[in-house]
Amino acid sequence: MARRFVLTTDPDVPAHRFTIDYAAELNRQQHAAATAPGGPVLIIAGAGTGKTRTLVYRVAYLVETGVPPEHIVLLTFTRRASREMLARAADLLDGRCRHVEGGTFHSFCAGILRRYAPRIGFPPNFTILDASDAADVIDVLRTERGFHKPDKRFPRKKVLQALFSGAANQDTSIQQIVQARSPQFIEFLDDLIVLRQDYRRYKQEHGLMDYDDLLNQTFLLLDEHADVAGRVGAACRHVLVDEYQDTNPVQAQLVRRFSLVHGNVTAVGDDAQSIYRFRGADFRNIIGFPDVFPGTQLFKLEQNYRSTQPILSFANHLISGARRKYEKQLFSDRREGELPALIPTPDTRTESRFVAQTILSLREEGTPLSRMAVLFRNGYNSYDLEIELSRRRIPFVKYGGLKLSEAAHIKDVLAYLRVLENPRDGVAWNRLLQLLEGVGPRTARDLIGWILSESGEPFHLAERPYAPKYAEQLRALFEVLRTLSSTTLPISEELGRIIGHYDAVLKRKYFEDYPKRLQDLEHFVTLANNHGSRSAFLSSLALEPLDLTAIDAEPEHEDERPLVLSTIHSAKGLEFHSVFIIHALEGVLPSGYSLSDPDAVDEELRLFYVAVTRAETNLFISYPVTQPMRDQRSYFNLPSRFIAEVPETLLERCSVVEGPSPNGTAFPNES
DNA sequence: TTTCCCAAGCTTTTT
DNA sequence: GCTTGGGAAA
Repeated sequence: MARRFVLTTDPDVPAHRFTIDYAAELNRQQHAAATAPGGPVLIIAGAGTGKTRTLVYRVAYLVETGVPPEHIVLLTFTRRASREMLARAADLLDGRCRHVEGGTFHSFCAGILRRYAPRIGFPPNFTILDASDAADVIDVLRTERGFHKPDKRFPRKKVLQALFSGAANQDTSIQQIVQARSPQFIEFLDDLIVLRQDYRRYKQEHGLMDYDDLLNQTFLLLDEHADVAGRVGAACRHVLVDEYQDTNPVQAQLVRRFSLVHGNVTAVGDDAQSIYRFRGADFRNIIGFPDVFPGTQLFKLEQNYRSTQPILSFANHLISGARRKYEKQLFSDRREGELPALIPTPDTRTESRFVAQTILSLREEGTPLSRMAVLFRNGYNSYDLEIELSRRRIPFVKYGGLKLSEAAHIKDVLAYLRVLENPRDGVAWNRLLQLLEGVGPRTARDLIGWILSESGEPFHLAERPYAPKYAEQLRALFEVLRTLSSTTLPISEELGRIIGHYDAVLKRKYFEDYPKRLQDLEHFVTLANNHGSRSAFLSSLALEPLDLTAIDAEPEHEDERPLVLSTIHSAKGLEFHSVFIIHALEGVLPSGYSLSDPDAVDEELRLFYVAVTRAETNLFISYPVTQPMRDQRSYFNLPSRFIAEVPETLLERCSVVEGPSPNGTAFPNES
């Protein structure tokens, strides 16, 4: 790199004029990192060492030294992390940091693309496809190509979408991805390549971008248009990236582009917490950071402020079992504390009862529900527990797992909004038209062809040879759309009208659980009310799918903040007084899919490490010894390999017993 | 061409 | 246990 000339910041603000006493509020290492001068900065930080705190203080520090907040870009990996961090930064300086730019990589890129899309041949109001929209598009194209081989089985649409996404994410050929992930489909390689090209072309022609495009197209845009790169770069006076170990190669490249003009990048991360390999994340990104950004100032944070020493000793022991060695040994001032507990239970029901009851007694001892969390590998691992919690009226929120906005009936209603917003959105039309009785994929295709060829006013139904069996319904649909598009109603009102029309379809399609789904739709309207306009609602929805249960739990229990249930992935960066890790089973954690690949098992170990290091004071790890099978038989479950060999001095083996007990430790058999 | 019904297959983690 | 896909009837 060329020589670096440092200009002192604006009219120099002397330290005593700062609102915040940085030296007093941070430890020495944190302080050095937070107040480091510009240029590339890498902060390697172990779990619980105040990584986020340091980053937030750095934002505040930059603002106090005169950097306008809107020239600071704070990039994070998940929506939750982004929300939390921006809120913390805003709090710190009585709102002066409120206008810091940023969010997730995807949302930040979407913002850039909205401004410059025409440069790369996309309309500025391009539609963002979520994973299942993308799968639907691929499905249509596959059918057109006639890739249903009568004898051989062609991959299903979700698999296709995952393969294409994997190739885009990891920046490799489709061949390599297929070989690595689904070698059984290698015989279809040629067809897959053709299909992927179809998919690309279709997206370009219809103004659609999937999640991977948001990153890749931004990269292309900046790569091919120096003036845009210059303008974007100029606005990124300081780029700060959280969880850098989870960036994939494209994201790492983007960070480079964003910081090209000013050269001020701060990356924070922990190579031992890299858990997004499946998405193309590579912890070597963080290791290689100093090579990509010459002149990097390196800071290490090693003192843990979160957990007790017994929890840390257990965590250190765990991570030492990784094939790849990590150099950090976390230490804590909190020497005292209970050993982490390992609790086998006879079955899943008992595990749920154990967790629920222990949570209640911790609450009695004064720990608020919201300071406790139950963590698990897969979204569905908590189903049984959720039933138990509802039965005992323990309020909870769940993060991760199924998304409300992926439910079929929600997507149906969204399709109305989408065509209103963009009458050329073929994906939405396809969904909408197939809701009509008597319209299937074939008819929908014809209809869309006609609709998109109309040039005049949208939603005026031209005369065509409509089959009588759906003609009337089609007219009714257009009637609704025309009315809605010609008036500007508040979003809730608009949704109300839509649901009024959709109600009949809902009854017909989902007869059995009609009431439940109708209730979902009502929730959905409530959520929509928080957004100003239809377009704002739609674009935020594409990038922030709504959590299914997060809304359920809230309204009723405003007096008490709820317990947190979360997948481990969604819990990264958070901390809790007490943590329960459930279903610590071989085949669950580590996942059954990882077993054949040692690198994948290593990642599962890091995942477990992330879960363990969320805990401040109490850590309970439980697993059911048996699990019911479909045929009523039970089989025995092996405990996770990660805990099987841990010495008693680090992990206390406990047991649960049924029956009343005189003191507060009772485990009564209720119901 | 659509729809209904049944069998088969697969089942992660996030944007 | 649920979704998807295939086959057959309407």
